[in-house]
Amino acid sequence: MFTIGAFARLGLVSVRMLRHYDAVGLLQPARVDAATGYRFYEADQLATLNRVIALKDLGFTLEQVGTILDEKVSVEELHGMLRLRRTELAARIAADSAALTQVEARLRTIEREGRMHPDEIVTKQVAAVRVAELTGVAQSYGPQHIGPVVQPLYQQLMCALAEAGVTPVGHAIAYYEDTPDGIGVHAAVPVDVEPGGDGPFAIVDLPAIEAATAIHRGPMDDVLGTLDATARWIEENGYRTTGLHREVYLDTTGADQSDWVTEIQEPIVRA
Amino acid sequence: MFTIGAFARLGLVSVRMLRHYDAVGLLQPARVDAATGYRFYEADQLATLNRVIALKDLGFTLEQVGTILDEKVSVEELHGMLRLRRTELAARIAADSAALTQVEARLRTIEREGRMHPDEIVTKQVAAVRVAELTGVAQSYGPQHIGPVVQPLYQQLMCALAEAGVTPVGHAIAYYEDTPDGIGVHAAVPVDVEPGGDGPFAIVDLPAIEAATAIHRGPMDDVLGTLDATARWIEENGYRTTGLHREVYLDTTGADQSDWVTEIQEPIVRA
DNA sequence: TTGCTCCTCACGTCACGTGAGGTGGC
DNA sequence: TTGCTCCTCACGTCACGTGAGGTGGC
Repeated sequence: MFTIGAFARLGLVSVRMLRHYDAVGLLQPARVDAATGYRFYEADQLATLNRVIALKDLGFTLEQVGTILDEKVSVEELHGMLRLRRTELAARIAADSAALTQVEARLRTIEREGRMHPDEIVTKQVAAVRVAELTGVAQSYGPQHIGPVVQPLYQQLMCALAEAGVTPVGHAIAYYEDTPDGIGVHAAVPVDVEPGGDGPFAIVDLPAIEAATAIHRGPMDDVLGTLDATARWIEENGYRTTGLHREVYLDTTGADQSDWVTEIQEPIVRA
Repeated sequence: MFTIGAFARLGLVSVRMLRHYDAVGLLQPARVDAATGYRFYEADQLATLNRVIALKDLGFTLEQVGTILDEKVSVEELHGMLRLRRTELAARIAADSAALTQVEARLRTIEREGRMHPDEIVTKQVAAVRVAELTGVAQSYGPQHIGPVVQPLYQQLMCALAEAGVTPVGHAIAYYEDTPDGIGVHAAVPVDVEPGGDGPFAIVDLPAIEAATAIHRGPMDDVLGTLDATARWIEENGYRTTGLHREVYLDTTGADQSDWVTEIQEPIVRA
């Protein structure tokens, strides 16, 4: 017979934990003194305590530990619980590993440059979206070539949508592709219509992507700086890009672009 | 200007989270309607929201995120916070990886044998302990050879300790080593004395070890089964042993050993 | 008598999720 | 009028840690 303190030392747990396991019915003392309420444990209850600890260390809740210990689960159910746990553990390890990579990238930045780097870049799961779009071609990727192409496209697109009685359901999205003739420029806007109508605009489903996103403030002519910073972040954090970026125009109310706010979405995968 | 719902959709967070960040002062709406209490956000607040999410994803608490965002920490302090986070993340990844290995070992057992294996084996950090001990030699590792050596050793040891006025401060520990002449048998018991006295017993410091531990119930002649199970567990869970096991005698009140309870400690490292 | 161990409440944790109950504009 | 979105409380979560306040045996 052990007192709760001696038993706790043996099992390398706290006295409070043993009291808690008693309270929730997981592990009750072999004997409780009626007069004083003192708990007494048998040596072989250490085996039960070890089972509790082992299952708890796998990440099961105390309630799950209880049902497993009481043999209230069949082998099939236990199998299912273990597979679920495997999935959850793998997901958490992946998330923690990504976080660790980022922490190390920030440490390197600080040690190298003596300052912290801007941390407004974040990964997102961008959902698939149906858009109406017009396309054009630009000579190069430089803002000075893109702007004169994309802006007229949007004016035509809005006009055509209005004529077709189609209402945008989200923010304008520009995206790009390499073509033999130059940069394919897509001026798109989310819509909620069935595809197949042959208007002047095309209905396209943009696929869901994982993206590194940054908020760009100011004129689109300055977007290269934001794209650079995003590209550096992608490299330092163990990703690589899988295509050209998208631009989501969040705020285009300012007349001269100086108050514009754009979200840059750079498609990525783990390198 | 975005309503809270629109802003939440943009940032891929819940409305509740935005209200919470408002409540704790992390990210307050650009404007709150005095009459209705409606919150309104500016597009460029998405950059702040992204910073919050990025820092939160690194595992910082919201309070830490707040102090970092408010630039209340120096670069040195941030450096320290990041190093601490790195350590914590690495530790959690290691723990989760060990748990994942164990989950997979259990899944294999179930799929192979159609039943779950006993899960009372658990790893422990066994602390260093000072013992008084007597040693002998046994012909082999079989219980039939060990028992007749260890039992008289303990009788002599207890007798010698009593004569020397030394009181045991814990459970008897037997441990073993390979020697050219056979198995070195150590009958030890924790004591709280200074080393160096030259009595009939030796004062030895047993080192701290990481151990896989199992509770053995019943006579020591049956210990091989428990040792086998422990050895299998060690192999299946990605460890290897680094020496011979210790036996901690938790309950030796029964006269005929059938009620004895012993903790087996098998020293391990990650394979 | 002083420590030590034991006891029973009961609050606090952390970042929200989830109703409950109600309001305002299309 | 019916949905939809917004609002403010306020409870619940999970496994204990941490006092507060008190008792019993050496």
